[in-house]
Amino acid sequence: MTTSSSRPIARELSVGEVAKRSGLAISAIHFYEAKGLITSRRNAGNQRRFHRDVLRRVAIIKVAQRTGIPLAEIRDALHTLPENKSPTLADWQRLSACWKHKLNERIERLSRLRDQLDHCIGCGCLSMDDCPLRNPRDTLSEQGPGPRLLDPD
Amino acid sequence: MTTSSSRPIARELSVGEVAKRSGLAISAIHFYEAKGLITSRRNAGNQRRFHRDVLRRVAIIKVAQRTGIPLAEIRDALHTLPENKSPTLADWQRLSACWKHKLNERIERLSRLRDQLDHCIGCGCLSMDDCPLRNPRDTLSEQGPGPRLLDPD
DNA sequence: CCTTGACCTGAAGTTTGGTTGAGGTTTTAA
DNA sequence: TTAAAACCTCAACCAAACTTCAGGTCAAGG
Repeated sequence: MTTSSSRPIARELSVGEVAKRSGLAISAIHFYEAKGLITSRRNAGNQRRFHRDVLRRVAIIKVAQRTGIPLAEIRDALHTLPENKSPTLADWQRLSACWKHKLNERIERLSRLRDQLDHCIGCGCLSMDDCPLRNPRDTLSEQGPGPRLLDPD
Repeated sequence: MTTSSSRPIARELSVGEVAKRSGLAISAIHFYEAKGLITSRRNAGNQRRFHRDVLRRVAIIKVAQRTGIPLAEIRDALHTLPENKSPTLADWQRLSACWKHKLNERIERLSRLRDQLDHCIGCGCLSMDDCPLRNPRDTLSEQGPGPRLLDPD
């Protein structure tokens, strides 16, 4: 044995340990807990003690974030997982399928934009009022409400 | 008086007119001017008067924003355009080609993520320490001087 | 025992891309 | 002429996702 002859298996983790193993900053871990994405119990001295599952949850959070899902939504998704136990394969498949769908939508939106850009690079479209880039009926979910646009010259 | 016939060609535009024609809020126009993305002159009463080109520039700004380019970068790009005259086709091609490149990179990053997600939906990867989604690099904690996940996005 | 180092809390600061509001001036149309 | 509509500035605020800081507690080692 290297270190731990008497170390209990599946020890709980301090916040510093979670930080080191997950790559998150301690402040981010606090933040996620405050936002309800992860939980901890407290020891006698009021220090956080995390179940090891927190590492898996953090991994899920990071994946979801990379797909562009906001934390509030990730939190809601995590709340559908069984409490205090590891997510099952089925849990993970459910979440990841949903996120994959959103990711696909995002990719498709960007791809459409790219195609338009492609088209318009050639034609110098921006000088024309009917350019599809200038009048994006289509792509408004990426950002902003912007419900105007038309206006005869 | 009845508007249509004697209107001077290429009149300058008030901020309200720019707002109506561009679909931006007046506050956003002020904001863009403060950030150096557009310019205006002032009339005798200190009101903004915009060259009509501002509409084309705003169109460019909106396209760039949709590709995910931050305003500061858009501002820098716009500063490479000829001042006080309309961007030429060549100008537009230069900018849009650059932005298209970035857009492509973004799409590719997201596509790679999707492929990983695809792969990992099947295998329940997140329970394994060597999952590519979970982190190509960190896994065994112990000392990651560069605790970054794959690619940032 | 005593000193670090790890941890605690709550508040405030950061960045991006704006919006909202107060208080005052200018333009316009009746 | 006069009232409304449009405009002005500056400051404060919003949301997301965190970080930093101040001031205090807890735990571990020499």
